[in-house]
Amino acid sequence: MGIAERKQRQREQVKSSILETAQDIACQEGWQAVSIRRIADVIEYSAPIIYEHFENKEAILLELKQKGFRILTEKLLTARSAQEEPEEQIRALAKTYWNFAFEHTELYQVMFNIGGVACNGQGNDGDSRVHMRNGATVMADAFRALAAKKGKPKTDIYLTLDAFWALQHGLISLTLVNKINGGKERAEKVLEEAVSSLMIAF
Amino acid sequence: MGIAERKQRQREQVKSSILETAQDIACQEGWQAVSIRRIADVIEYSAPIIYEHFENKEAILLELKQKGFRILTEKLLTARSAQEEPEEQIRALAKTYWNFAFEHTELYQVMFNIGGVACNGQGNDGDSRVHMRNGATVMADAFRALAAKKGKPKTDIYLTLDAFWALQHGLISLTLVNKINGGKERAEKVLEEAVSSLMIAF
DNA sequence: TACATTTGCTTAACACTGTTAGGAAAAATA
DNA sequence: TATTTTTCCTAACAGTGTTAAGCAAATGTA
Repeated sequence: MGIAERKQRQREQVKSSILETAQDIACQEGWQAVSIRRIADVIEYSAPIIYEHFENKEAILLELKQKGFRILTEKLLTARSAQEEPEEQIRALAKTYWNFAFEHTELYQVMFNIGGVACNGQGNDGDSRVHMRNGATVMADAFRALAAKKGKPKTDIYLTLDAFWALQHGLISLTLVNKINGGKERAEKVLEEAVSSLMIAF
Repeated sequence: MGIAERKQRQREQVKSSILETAQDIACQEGWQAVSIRRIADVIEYSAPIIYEHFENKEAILLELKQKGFRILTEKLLTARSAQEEPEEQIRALAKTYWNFAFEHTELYQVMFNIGGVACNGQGNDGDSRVHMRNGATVMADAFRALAAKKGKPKTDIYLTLDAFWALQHGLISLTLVNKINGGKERAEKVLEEAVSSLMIAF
């Protein structure tokens, strides 16, 4: 009875094509341009079909948000593995995070509710932090290694970690809304400089 | 002929009531809930009246965005004036910026396109940075004073300034989307700590 | 006072949006 | 072949931003 499997496969293929086109439209024209009917047009189905795969529009965004965090975590993980020294690991993590934000800007936007898209993701408080957990752990380990190398107590690692994350996120956000004098190129320099400062002060 | 003035006054009063209710709705229910018809309902006019005061919905957002930057700059200015030492000035600026973001979250959101609202403000590149100019100058002066006190060359002031701004903005953004373990209280501690690090590394 | 014009404002409409209900056609099962 | 199930679409509802047309009252002019 391979026909049931084929149907299931086709069904899942429709679902992933919905996600794919949503991301495509967002990438090319911004999240403002992503509508159920436009997605339906592209995948050559009628609009209600989408509701057989997603409860509502926000569910689509939520799934792409999770996808974004998954990809980011993977990239951070492999980036860190490629380096030996803690300082180099942290620098590599910063560069990887930065590159992700500009290579997949539409994902980064939905991950952090910037650029006109709002995805509160049903759950209120705790849920939102779960997404960051894995990525934060990768970064935390690098900072722990640096602390060990410096012979520091590891109690206040998370203060520095959050500052590190906030610095990156802030610089990326400001660059995306075009609020940095000198644009992306200079923002990148600001980041490198600030990361160095953060490490020597750590 | 005071009647023409009265009419002009009434007209301007309608305009400011539009801005006021737009901000009110955004404050209470988020920017998603702000619609032309809802504003019209509150001010007890029909919807098209709004287009006699604003070209389109985005023009309303733009005006509130500018209002936000105006208020922020004022607050930064008075906060800095209240302190003598550069270090205290910078710490006061950070606290003021932080308080503004949480006391007028709806304004902060429209200022930086976070939380579902998107306001590109007609102009493309340079326009967006103009808003920050005044606020950045207030901060820059404090850092210049610190540099003078430390006897440092003032060439790389803006690198630290942008990092300072990005750190604050990032921490606020992450806190608003609930991505900081420990919430607002801990985020505030992270900021204080990071600002201190930034100053000693400067 | 009588007519013309401007002003202030509203209703109606257009083209969208997310979402749901009802039913037609095609496929699978008996 | 007949019946049931699956698949999918059209139509509709309530909402969005925005524009056009027009009504009625206030104003200016003869």
